[in-house]
Amino acid sequence: MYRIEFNDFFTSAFSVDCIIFGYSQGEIKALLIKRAMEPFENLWAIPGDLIYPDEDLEEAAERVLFELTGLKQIAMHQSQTFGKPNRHPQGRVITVSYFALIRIDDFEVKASSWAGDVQWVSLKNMPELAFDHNHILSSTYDMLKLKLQNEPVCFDLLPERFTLNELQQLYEFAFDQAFDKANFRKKIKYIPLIAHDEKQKNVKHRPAKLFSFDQKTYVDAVTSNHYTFKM
Amino acid sequence: MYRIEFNDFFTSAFSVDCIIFGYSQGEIKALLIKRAMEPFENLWAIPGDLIYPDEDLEEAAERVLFELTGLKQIAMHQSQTFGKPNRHPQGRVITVSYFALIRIDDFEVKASSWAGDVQWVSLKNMPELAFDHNHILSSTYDMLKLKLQNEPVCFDLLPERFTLNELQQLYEFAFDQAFDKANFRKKIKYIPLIAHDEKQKNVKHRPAKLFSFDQKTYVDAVTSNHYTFKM
DNA sequence: TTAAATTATTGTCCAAATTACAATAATTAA
DNA sequence: TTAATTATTGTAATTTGGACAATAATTTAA
Repeated sequence: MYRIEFNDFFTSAFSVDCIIFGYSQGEIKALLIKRAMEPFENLWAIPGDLIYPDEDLEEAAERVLFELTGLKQIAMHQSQTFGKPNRHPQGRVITVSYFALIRIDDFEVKASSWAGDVQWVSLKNMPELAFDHNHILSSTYDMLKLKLQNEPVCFDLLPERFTLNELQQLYEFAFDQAFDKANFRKKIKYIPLIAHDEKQKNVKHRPAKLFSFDQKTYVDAVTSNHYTFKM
Repeated sequence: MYRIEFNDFFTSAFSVDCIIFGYSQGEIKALLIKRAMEPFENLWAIPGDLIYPDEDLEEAAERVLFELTGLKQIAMHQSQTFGKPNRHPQGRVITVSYFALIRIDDFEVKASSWAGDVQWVSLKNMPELAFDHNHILSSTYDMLKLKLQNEPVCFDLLPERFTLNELQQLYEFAFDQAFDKANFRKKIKYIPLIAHDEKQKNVKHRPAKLFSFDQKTYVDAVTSNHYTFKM
């Protein structure tokens, strides 16, 4: 059996792929870029980049997010790592995928050197993507759905003030099933929300009350060990 | 701003760390090795190895498991990836952690070149480990607990035939809380189990009936879209 | 052989959560 | 002012969950 030298291992690269999820018009969407060069020229892809030698993984994912959206201080969630030897046609590249949840209205997409065309694409209507990105995206979406059930990350997707129906519709989209309105409101009874006097505007019917997530009360409830978010 | 050449990225290594969980005497344990060389000589560590240039991640994790236990065809679960630039004193090493669930009685630990001393260590009583392995282990244990609640992986830890009390005690250990026997049995009512005529042996009291997990019925129930495992 | 001790297994009752569905309230638009 | 539309709240039946009790089966020691 031949012996592999230690240095032979240092022949691979690693990258992060950063799935940016947003929510608008009743649909969860991912921000994708159109590749301007080979391989997979003209196909849509998840934004990503190689990790610098001294850079932490999460830091690299934050950099990719920033370059594309200008947003900082957004929580990054690690999803999974993909490393089939032939997943990248130009060499061995292992990629760690992260996802970020943002409010679509909070920023403007920036063009960047490596991303000429950028677009929000609904998860209901996903085209063929470059590399193994369809696989990465769908695993990461599964992980998002898991978090939606166990942590209050839904409020990172919704506008700061939202109606209870908008909240419900987000879950209906994610889990592809309709819920009873009255029962949905009972279910969220213990989530700390602030009810505002403000109401929905520009709707052709009775406007709904606006709510926001009460982060402070939530943290208190969790740390004083009573409450766990569950959907 | 200086430009980083493409080849500069190929200066890092990847490894897998393979957390092998087992269950015996009412405790969930991890199989650890004692390091025989620097760095961290004489400290306990999670078994792991560098990934070969042409090797798939999961394949590498299976190899580590096999070298230590002789077991093959065990499901590997990816947990998380750890890549702080300074986590390894000898260079940049990003590590992907996997975990395997095995029946402690199904094998004999093998000594291997890199693992002189090998030992099962209870998760209730974990010493200081090498590198960032305490952190890796505790995140991975969290992931195991998540799976215990959503997938029937408990049966990979228990002997093929087990008593309902043994099943209960496994969950009591993992979630560090006692459950009512009668209520626990109601909760598992829909998990497909095969009741055998055989009974517990060598106990000083009324022996409990032995059960085994009915994999086939489980798969049928899931695919015919009725059933989801929940604990 | 028998009774005490121990644990397995099943049952009951009450409270809490879930589900299906209905009723009422508040707006807009005509 | 009224019809249309959606928001919001309520009710009753059903299911689930938790506390606790009762009974069954087996071993061990007297």
